[in-house]
Amino acid sequence: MTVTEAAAERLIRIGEVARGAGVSVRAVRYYEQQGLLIAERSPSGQRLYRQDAVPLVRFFQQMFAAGLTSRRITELLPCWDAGHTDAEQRAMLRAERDRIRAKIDDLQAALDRLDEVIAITDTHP
Amino acid sequence: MTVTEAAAERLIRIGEVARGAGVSVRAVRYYEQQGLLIAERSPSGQRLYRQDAVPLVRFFQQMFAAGLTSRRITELLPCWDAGHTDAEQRAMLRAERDRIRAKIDDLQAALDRLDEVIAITDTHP
DNA sequence: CTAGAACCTGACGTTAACGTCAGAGGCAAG
DNA sequence: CTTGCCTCTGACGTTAACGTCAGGTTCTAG
Repeated sequence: MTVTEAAAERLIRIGEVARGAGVSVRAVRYYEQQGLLIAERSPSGQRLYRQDAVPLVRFFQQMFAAGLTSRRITELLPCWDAGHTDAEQRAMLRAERDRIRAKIDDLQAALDRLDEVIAITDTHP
Repeated sequence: MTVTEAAAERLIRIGEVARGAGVSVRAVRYYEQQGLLIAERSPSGQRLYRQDAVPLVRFFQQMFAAGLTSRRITELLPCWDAGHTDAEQRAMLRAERDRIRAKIDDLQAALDRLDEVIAITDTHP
């Protein structure tokens, strides 16, 4: 993408970001407050986003669903958009991965117990 | 187990339940407040539990980790200790199972994205 | 020009499973 | 009897990601 094209990129407002990502407008403002998402401002003060803000917000949702806090996501954002990582960030990445793995195992165990009960209650009407 | 043996079962106090299950004393009191765990009382008012309270509390923890609320657990408890279920309870069991499955999928997707980044940052020191 | 949709900045409310503190009793050992 | 640990009730505090409301400005279609 050239500089000319980047300068010509159509900017979108907060409502379009929210609808595109399937979240509330309030949530998008919250992400900015937490330092996750930076927006330009129109002369009248309205937030203006680049179009890649939509998949970015979707990514935030995915990380939230995985149990990462907004603070942790801000600390790990450089790993994505710059590719730059120091030792501390790599350690955090691995820690989060291990935590998610452990949580998957916990959920699987709970799922097995539920399936067990469901099987029993289905055969004993 | 005979009636005589049941009557002779050694009752334990709240601290032993908590230590045995790996939770805080406060948590055990909370479970009683939410109707999850019923305790006898000593003449002086101290809570007395049967020994199977320990695995029961562990079970609560597992369900909490799977995202069930204490309210939902109380609604589903009869499915375990009585084996009795009505249509509503069976529907709730399936709904929880489906929710947990969906969450496992979400976590797995997030895990894949993290592993991807970890692989990249490891090959680009 | 005007109505209505969309946007703005605060700021308080929500939820669940506990943590924590205060003040007061209870229980076994020496 | 007293020391020290355990237990009691009651009540306020915590956390994260928003929801919701108030009161005001801005954009846009007709």
